[in-house]
Formats: sequence, C-alpha cells, structure tokens
Amino acid sequence: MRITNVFSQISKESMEKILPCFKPYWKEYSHGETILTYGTSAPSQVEILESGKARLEILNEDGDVFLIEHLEAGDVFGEPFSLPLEKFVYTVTAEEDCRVLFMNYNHIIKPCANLCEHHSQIISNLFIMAAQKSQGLALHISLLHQSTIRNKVLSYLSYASTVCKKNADGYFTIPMSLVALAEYLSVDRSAMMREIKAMKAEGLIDGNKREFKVFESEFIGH
Amino acid sequence: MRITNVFSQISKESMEKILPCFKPYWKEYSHGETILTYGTSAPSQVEILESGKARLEILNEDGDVFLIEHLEAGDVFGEPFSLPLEKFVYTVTAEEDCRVLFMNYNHIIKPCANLCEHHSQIISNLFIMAAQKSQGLALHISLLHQSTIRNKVLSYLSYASTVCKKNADGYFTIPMSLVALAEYLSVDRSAMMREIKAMKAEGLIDGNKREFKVFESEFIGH
DNA sequence: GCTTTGTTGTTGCATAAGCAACAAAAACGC
DNA sequence: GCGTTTTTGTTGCTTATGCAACAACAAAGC
Repeated sequence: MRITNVFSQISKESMEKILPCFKPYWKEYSHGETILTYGTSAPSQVEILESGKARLEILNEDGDVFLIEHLEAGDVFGEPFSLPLEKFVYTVTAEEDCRVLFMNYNHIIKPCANLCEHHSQIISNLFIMAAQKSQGLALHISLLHQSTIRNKVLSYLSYASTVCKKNADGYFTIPMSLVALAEYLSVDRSAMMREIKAMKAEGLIDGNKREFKVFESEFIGH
Repeated sequence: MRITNVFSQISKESMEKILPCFKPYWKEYSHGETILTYGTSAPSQVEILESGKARLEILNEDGDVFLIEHLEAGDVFGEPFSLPLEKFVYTVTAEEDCRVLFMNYNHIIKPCANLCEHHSQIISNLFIMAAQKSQGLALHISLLHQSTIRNKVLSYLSYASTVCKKNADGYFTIPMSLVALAEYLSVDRSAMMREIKAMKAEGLIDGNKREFKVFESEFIGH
C-alpha cells in the first residue's frame, strides 16, 4: 500500500510533458557520502530517496550526533520537512548506495502555468508520501516517549513483529543492527543489551542477535 | 508563512464548486471533548484543526498516557498521519473550544472526475500542511533525543526563544504550562523543575513560572 | 463569597540507565 | 588469504532522574 514512486500512475507520454515542468533531476550517492545538510540545499527543493538507505541525523551544539530518521525507498526529505533549528545541524548520509530525486518545490506549491494534466497526480503522490513520513515520525515519537528501555524495546519489537516477515516459529529479524536500534531508541546500547538479556531470562522474548520472537504477554488487568 | 487554511488561495465561487467534490464538513468541540480515537474515524478522512487547541495522546498497554502532539490552528491529523499501532491507542482531545474540518481522503488521492480547477491547489495546500506537520514532529524528536533533562529544556527554550514574542529585556513566555512541557519532553516534572532551578543558579537562564530568558552561552570550543 | 482543580515549587530516596572498558565473533576490504 | 572495522555481548561503578509526597498559590466553577 505504501507509495514509493512519486511518478506512479503516470504514463510515459505524460512524463515527457511533466519533466520540463517539475525540473526533476537524479543523483547517485555511494555509502558514506553526505547527500545534503539542511541549510545548504535550496530551500525550495524536496528530495525523494528512490533506492538505497540513508539516515537523517542531527548534531547538537555539544557535538552529539543523534539518529532522527532512517530513510528508505520512497521517503521524502529536505528542508520543507525539517525546520533547521539554530544550534542543530541536520545531515542526510547514505548508508548504502542511493539514488536521490530532486524536485522543484516552488512548482509544487504554485499553480502550473501549463496546467499539465498530471500535475495534481504528482502532488497527490507527494502528499501521500508526506503523510507516510508523518506516520514514521509519529511512531518514532511514540517509542521515544516510553519511559523505560524495556518499554521502548518491547514497543519496538511489537511493532516490528507486525512489519517483518516471520518464520514458521514466529521469529523475525529486525531491519537494523542493535547499535542502530539503540541510537534510534535513544538509549545506551549496553544498557539495552542488559535489558534484552533480562527480558529473555524472564521469558518475555526470545532470540539471538537481530532475530527475535515476542511472547504474547498474559492478560494483566482487572 | 505558515498555512493554516486548506482553502487558501481559493475564491468563493470556486469554493461552491469544490464543496460537493471534497465533501467537507465541520464540527465544533468544547474543552475536554474527545475529537477522535484512531481506529474509530473513517480511515479515509483527514482532519484539520481550524481553530482552538487540541492534543494528540497515546495510551500504551500499561495505561500510561503520553503527549505526542500539540495541535493548533492549521494542523492536520487523522489516521493517514499516524498509523494506529497495536497496543497503542491514539486519542485527540480538545484543550480549548475547537472547530474541526473533516475531509474525504479518497478524493484527494484519486483524480477528480469533475477535474475541478482548484483540486490541485487544495492538494498542494494539504501537502504543505503535511510538510509543516513533519517539521513539528521532527522538532519533537530532536528534543526527545537529547540525553539529559538539561539539554532537553535548553534546546526547547532555545527553539521557543526564536518563536515566542520577546519583551524589551529578552524575556518570553512559553505557550504551555510547565506540566505540559514536562509531558512533551517526556521527563518527570519535579526533576525538570530541579534542573531549571539549577540552570538559573548557574546563570544559564532566568525567569519565573512560564517566563524565561536564555543567556547566550560563551563560546565553548577549541 | 467558598470550594475545587490545576500550576508552580521543593525535597529525600531508590534505582534505572549511562558510561567506560573489555572480549569474542562476524563482516568487510583488499 | 589476512588485517581492519563493525557488531554483539558482558560487567562494575556512578549518577541523573523518576517517584512520592508535600505546600503555597492561582484560576475556575458555582
């Protein structure tokens, strides 16, 4: 159900009419490269990650780096989505080889002089992608709000168990390393490992390395 | 620069053509009322808060309530923006008397049979509002990622100082109670008060109650 | 007016979790 | 192949912060 291509539903013939209008261009980045730093890109651009994985990080004034977002195919990013704050620097870095689409933001928000017929389809796709982005951010906030490491990890695993492919025994593999998970949940990795170990001992979860299984907790209530 | 009205740039005549198309309707809520709970509203609706203030909260399985978002005039919300997770209940509650616009989401994502000329303007406005929403969520995540209460509060105040009206002496009043701020930053209120007190003693900030002034920190570096 | 509710402010105590430091295994680069 | 880097896994110590419990004050309701 997830849209990953802003030009979906648009025929090749229409594409040729649209291209001069939205002035899209593509660029490839290899692992480790900086795709953009907020403030340096044209503020009237939106970027779409078409393939690969990237990460949006902030650097605060103390020099601490925090992982804000994992970006995957179909994710939109750019200044219109992250207000550059004083004292914070936002950076998007490629975690794999990436293909990025740059699009003119002004054209999206102003009516099209050519009234190209698929203008509204593209904007609609962009709207959906922006909504998808909000879903990801809202999920992240819900996890960060959990007060204990245990609840953060359990909430994440409970979410992951609905998204990841499970094998016959109910085990699934999370899509990031435990180092990255600790960053994402904003907890100390060693403390998280300790908590995972404890939860395994208590029979709440099972697994090893990135593979997990969540045992449905007994009904706790009235 | 912030858009708060999805029908901005649209003339009254056009509005009359559009109305049967997007099937918008409005509803008023008074302080304390529940506007919607995710899962109960039609998943193909988007809601826009036109006036008043509201809060989006989650309730986890332990019964803890967390403030995810403050909603103000111009904020979009609804299921398309917050995936309802298992074990989490999302609720939007009016904090003041509110006026809410409900709009058909299916119409936004499908091409308009009538090809109404302002269709794309409305979608474009919605896109901008969705992007604005992402900005707010990204800010919230940046704050939650700060590892100490001190950094959370300082980062928030530093942001607030760029947004709130300052008086001649550089003091500004934050737009929520300290109770709400502690919820928003996901910290214990008493611990936050302790930290605010300490920062005042150290000369980093000044003020009382909701009024603050941030002293620019000396250059710390190389 | 009075009562109730919410906000600000404070402190003592217990502990969850950060930090530092390490080792083994796996993955990667060449 | 082999060296380097990353990931997983572990533990001891320390402290930031959550929790509980309180009091004074302000605001809201009647």
